[in-house]
Amino acid sequence: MASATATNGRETLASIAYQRLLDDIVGGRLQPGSKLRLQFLTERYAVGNSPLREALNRLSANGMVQREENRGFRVSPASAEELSELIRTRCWLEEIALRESIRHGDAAWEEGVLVAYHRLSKRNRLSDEEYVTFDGTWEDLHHAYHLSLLSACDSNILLDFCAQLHEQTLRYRNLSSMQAYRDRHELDEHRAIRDAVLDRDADEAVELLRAHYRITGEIALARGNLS
Amino acid sequence: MASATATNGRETLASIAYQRLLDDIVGGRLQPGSKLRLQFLTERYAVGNSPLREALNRLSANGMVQREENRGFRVSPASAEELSELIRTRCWLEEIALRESIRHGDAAWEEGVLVAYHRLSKRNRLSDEEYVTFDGTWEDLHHAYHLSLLSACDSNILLDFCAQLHEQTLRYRNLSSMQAYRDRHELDEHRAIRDAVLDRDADEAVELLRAHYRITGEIALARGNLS
DNA sequence: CAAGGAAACAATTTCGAAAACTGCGCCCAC
DNA sequence: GTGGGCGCAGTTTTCGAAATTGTTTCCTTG
Repeated sequence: MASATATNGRETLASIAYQRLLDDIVGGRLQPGSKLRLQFLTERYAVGNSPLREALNRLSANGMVQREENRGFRVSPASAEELSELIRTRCWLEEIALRESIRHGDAAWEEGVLVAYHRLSKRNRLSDEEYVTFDGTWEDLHHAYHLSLLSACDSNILLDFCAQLHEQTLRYRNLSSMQAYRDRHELDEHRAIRDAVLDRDADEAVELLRAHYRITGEIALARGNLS
Repeated sequence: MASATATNGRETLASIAYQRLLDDIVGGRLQPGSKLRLQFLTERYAVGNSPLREALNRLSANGMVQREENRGFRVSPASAEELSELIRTRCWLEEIALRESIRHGDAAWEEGVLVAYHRLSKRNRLSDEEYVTFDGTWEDLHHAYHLSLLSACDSNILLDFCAQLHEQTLRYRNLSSMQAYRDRHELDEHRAIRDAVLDRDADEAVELLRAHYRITGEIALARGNLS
């Protein structure tokens, strides 16, 4: 869980390796199912084997890599079945979190949603450079927006789970062609969700959110090169 | 996630250390919030510092221990607030899993529930030795029974989350006095749940399950020595 | 020619020690 | 008397090498 890791000022090599590995896996630069040899990784990230081993162990605990005793690590495989399972589970969990948020959220929460949407909308997603360079900024804002919706659910545990599912889903999105998302106007969907949330219309908000994820899943399924 | 770890025939020292650490934390033999010095742990478990470090990193990823950069590890603190959050979240997730199981479960699933209940009921919980020795067998059967209820939910991801929450809850239970559970006749509750499940009465089953967890939580809260 | 087994090879896992970092007490200047 | 650096002890983190495990290859044997 993310909350179990207090990020101090100084960073250890293990944490750097963890971050870079996670980025490379989520970003699709390390293929699903591919073997992660320590020698290869030490060259790639320029860190010794102990920090790498720590990073891999952390990743194995949250499902990003698989660990086989005495046979090393590999990137978790990606399959159409797992993707649909992922999306299904995500819809269940986020429905709960969203309903709880709408029920318990105060004024500060509302304002948080508003601000997060605003920041997201300012960044026009459809500019080509951002698709190509993929600096993660849009992704960060997107994640922050979705998190803001759920943030008043009053369960950090549930939020951690949702964050894990978000990362997994993001990996599938990045595995499929970026171009596949060009025709989609996510901002409209995000605005609709925002409005329903601020109206405290839980049923409507949940329905929109689920549709939002369903579409994402279908695009990834259709365009993704999965096993 | 448990599914990310394929247990081969041979076990590594790191896995052994992981298991023993987990047991000691869940079993309450390592106090919440206490510092986990490597020197202490190497003596306790008779393994080198590398395997221990791997075990601690895995545990930090699923919330059993906290990691602070350059300042080592400590057992995750336990608080009344976290316990109620845990139970709340667990009720949400298991409600979903149970409803889905009841909806999709086939005959094999029904039989699995029946068998798991049978095995649990055979082991009479109230014998004193088992409270004291605490060999985990009853706990294993108990866990297997609860898992069998949810096993047809068709989402291993959700099952993994539920398993994590189960372990966390178990820790709180073990932190409070064992005697506190003596007066409780859990078997009756388990049978009632089983019957509702086999009748495919989702509403009733969910209500019983939630009550089951609520009672567990209240006992732990009342008798536990939490911060 | 196929099957079994031993030896060489490749990769992972573990160890012991060195390096880096934190926390704390101490001293000195102000 | 107070505050800010300096160095020491204890701990964590990292490295490089050794030990272990798994895999392949090649030779022997039936």
